Amino acid sequence: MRKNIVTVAKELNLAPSTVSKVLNNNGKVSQKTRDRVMAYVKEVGYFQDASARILKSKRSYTLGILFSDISLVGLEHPFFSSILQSFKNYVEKEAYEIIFVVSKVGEREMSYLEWCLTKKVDGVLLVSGNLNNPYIKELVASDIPCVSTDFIMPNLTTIISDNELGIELSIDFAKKLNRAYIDMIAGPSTSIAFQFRMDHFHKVMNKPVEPYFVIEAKGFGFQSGFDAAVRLLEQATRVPDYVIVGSDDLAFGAIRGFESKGYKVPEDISVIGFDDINFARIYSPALTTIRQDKKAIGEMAALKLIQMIQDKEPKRTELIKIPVILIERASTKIKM
Amino acid sequence: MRKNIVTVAKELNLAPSTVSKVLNNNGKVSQKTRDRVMAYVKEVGYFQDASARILKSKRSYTLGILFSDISLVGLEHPFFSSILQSFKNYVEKEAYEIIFVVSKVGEREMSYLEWCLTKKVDGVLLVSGNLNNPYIKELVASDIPCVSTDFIMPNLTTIISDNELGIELSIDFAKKLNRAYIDMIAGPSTSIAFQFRMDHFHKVMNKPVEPYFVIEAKGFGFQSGFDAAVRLLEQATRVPDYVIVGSDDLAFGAIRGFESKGYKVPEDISVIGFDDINFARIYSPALTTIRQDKKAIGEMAALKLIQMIQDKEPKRTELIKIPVILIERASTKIKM
DNA sequence: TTGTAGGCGTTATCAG
DNA sequence: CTGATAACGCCTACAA
Repeated sequence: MRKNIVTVAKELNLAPSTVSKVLNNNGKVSQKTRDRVMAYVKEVGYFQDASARILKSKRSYTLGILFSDISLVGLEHPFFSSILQSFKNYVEKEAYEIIFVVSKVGEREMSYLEWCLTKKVDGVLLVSGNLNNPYIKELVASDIPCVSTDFIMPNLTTIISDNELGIELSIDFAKKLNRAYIDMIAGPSTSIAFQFRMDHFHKVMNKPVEPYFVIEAKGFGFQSGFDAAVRLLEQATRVPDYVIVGSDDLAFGAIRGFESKGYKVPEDISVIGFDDINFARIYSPALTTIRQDKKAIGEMAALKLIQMIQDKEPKRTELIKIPVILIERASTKIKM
Repeated sequence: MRKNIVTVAKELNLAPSTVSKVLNNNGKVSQKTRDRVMAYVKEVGYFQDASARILKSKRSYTLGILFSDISLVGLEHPFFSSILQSFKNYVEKEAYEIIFVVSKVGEREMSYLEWCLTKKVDGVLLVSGNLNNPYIKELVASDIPCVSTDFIMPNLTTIISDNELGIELSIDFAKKLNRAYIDMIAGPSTSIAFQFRMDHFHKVMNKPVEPYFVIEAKGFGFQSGFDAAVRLLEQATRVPDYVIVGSDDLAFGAIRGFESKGYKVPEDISVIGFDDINFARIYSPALTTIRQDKKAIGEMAALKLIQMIQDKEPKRTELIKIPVILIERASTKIKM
């Protein structure tokens, strides 16, 4: 039979409440009894029961992780899984644990908010999600602190890469290379990050210099990138010499798409991606790209969320941008 | 104030125990009251409190996920994250949730077993781990049901790919291609899967036909594969025409390593990998490889673990092998 | 079939 | 600074 706090207290000739205080490091206890308790606890290997503590204290020291929509593949997504990993590392140092939010317990459907309430999660990280999902809205509107790394909503704190900066770096780099015909292959605008990138491209390019073309890929993968590249070549009135692609995955396909039409990358067309996933440096040609700082995003999300939990301040709309940098590789390396 | 089961019962003129029974679907309750309760519960939006339930029932319907050693990168590992994803999908259908096992709550270190006990997890999935970690041993030796997808231990159920089959498929394929000089670049034998692959290669090749060479890579990544390929060329007394590589990641490097010494892949040297990660089909040349069925591994692990929890049978040593298949691509495509 | 009562292990409150 | 006591919300015998 496992010891509980009552028996431990009894064996120490103390009250349970005193033991509880030293265990949780709050309340006034003399250093002497504190030491005595700590020593004894370690000696007999006593440890608290989480459920009782949660029940009584009305909080769980647990943070919910929510992938909506892509919840069936969320962990396999290299971008989100990296963010999650760094979030996890950070919060564990602060004695929080993480658990996945689900909306279905066996047969019974329940809203995200309901689930969070039954579990008494202290806060939730919205890793990715559908803006239109009413359960997401309900959760964000609730009192539970939330932080997102993917989308923007009223009363929500969002941490994302500085997509505008990334686009600017890409365009500046083209100029440095003396490339004049800059086009873009954008990711599907169902993702807010892709949307931002495309919007900013339009904004920066719109000063009347050269005409330019933007093609929106129909999906996220290699094939979508390939197809978009072919379409770009068909639709543009001149061949581009520098193409900014909304993601590395798309860029891989786009490069092969250009090659399939007889153009050489980087000689004829330089290609720059966005993300810097692992394979970017292994691809042929190695991909020049905008590196997103996934670690920083995860850590910032963790920091913000914990802050919100501890400060108990009301929710507000907030957008925090994490800087990106350009990584130069072979896909833009042209001899001048 | 949230309603609890007592108030709900009161409002229905029933006893709390009756309500509890219908909520948990056990005990004898008339269909009429059952319907009445369900309707009312839905109407007023009542839902159970998880902590109270766990406290009382001594189980949590929660499964622990344990990454030891690589816990700082576990989620980013494409192989393990895929397994975890499919495990998660499966167990959620069975009304289980998953939580990550940690060994440190803020400052306080604790053993995995202690942690699992405080959380009352019903079982744990050992996604990857260090055999020599005493806390792992302690956990496996405990009463908590455990399943591993990475290593073997007494009294542990393990689900892994049929590595032997994979090696045999690879070797048979070489013969089909009329390749005579088969060598291997093995992964570091710190991983049991790599160990199995190498051992089986030795076993199959050892029939006195041709001499062969095996090089053990020093790490897991591209560069290790590259270096191993160069070393292989230096040490082998003849140039191989078919090289089996212990993982796709290593194979990517090995291909470039061979090329760096002037050999063409696949013409001079055919290369086959192991895993079939996403990038394998995008690489140049696209990589022939042995596909591991990560989905099946995750699902089998889930099924086994839930079975162990429900059947309460004593633990035993068990090894379940999941079949693999050969995926043919360009890296072995030679005209005959 | 339904109700009663006790207890799961902890923490919060308030008194000493 | 320490101790007694009452919840927290639920489940499980067992009694009615």
